[in-house]
Amino acid sequence: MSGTVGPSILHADMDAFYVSVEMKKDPSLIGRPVIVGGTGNRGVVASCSYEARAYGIHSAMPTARARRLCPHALFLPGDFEGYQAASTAIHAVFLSYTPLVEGIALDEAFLDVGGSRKLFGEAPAVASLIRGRIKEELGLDCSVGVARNKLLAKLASKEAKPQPTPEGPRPGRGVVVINADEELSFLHPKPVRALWGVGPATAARLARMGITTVGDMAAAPLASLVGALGYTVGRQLHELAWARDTRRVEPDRPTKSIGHEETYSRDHFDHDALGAEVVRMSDSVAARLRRAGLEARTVTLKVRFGDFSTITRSRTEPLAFTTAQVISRTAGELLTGVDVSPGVRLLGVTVSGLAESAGEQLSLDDLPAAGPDDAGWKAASGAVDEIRQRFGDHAVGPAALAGSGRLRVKRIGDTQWGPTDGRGPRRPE
DNA sequence: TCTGGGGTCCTCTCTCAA
DNA sequence: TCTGTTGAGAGAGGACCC
Repeated sequence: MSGTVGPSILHADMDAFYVSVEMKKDPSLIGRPVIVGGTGNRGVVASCSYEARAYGIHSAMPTARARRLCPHALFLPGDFEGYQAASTAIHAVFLSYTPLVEGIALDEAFLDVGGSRKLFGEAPAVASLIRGRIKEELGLDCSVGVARNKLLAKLASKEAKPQPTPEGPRPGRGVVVINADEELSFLHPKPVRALWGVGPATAARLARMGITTVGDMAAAPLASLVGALGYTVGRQLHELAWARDTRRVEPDRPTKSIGHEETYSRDHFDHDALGAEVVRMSDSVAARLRRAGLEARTVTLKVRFGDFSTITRSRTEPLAFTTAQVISRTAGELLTGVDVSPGVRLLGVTVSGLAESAGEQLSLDDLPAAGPDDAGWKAASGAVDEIRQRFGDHAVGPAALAGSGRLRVKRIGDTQWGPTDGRGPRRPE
């Protein structure tokens, strides 16, 4: 925060982002109930138009339920690359007003415009300029909240959004400004769920203590919040309830982990098939790791069973690694210790303990290896990256996947909102 | 009436070393 | 040598965010 006269933090949030991008591509969708998300039997809604919201549909709702609520809605699988491109264009607009832009998701960001006053005016004026440019240049609507801190700016942008009604969406205010003297009257009537970090579990715990609004929380003794929620969370929520939020807008937050996970349209029961999935996921995680110029030390395997219970198994290697070989070997060994007989619904591979990669490209002459990243594999990985860059992701892949139809590298956005078809082995006879 | 994917962060427990 | 304490680090699980 800049500590100057007026509020300087902006929270910009696109309205029904994915659906709006689809409507821009195909204007015949405008005015219709449109749902973007997983179209398969285990998919969820990622975004829906305000016309669909009037039927009670919201994001994260299972697609099957959305279909029942609004059978005549148009269901689209989504175009992740298209959304990424739109997001890049939006962020370019943000960056033309301040370098202090912290992206939260493809469709939202915090901006600190405290240093931009001389050039562009006070924060509310910048908010209006940004909205206007995004509409004019990209044909997309966005809502902007303006306040002294992130918490209030985020709540303000929500307040600025359009509202779904049975008669059609009611336009929102577009920009909502919370001045210092109205912060508590704005914040305290809201439900505790409005606070960042309060989800269903915490809200239920608070409700048992008789705390349902932010005002209730502000009035509650700090000791009782700490007792119920732990030191860190209890204190943090108490601060937020008094509109005290010291988090800065951080433009360059380092990546902490990289992973891939996938829900199957049918449960897996076969260790070998799951092993092949581990190889495929490890390959794509390693590719992303190297593309980011990072190396990792910990591999985590995530397994969700048919009853939705979830376990994780992880192992930290003594030396950093970058190759799919090390990741799949470690994840595969972790998988060996898991009983998959109840049926596996989801499998995931994640690497963490990230650091900037030393970056040197070893050659085959560098054998023998000095660490978990066998030098030969490291050299081979570099060659794979080059081939994929020239000929596409499907051009080369792990031998274990040859002929399996799984050679293509899994990229972010593939099966983003659940399985789209009936792929996946069945229970062995 | 079923519950995605990619993340971050927190808490608890256990182990190990000082 | 044994026991207790403490802190760090790892591992696991869970809550939460979009």
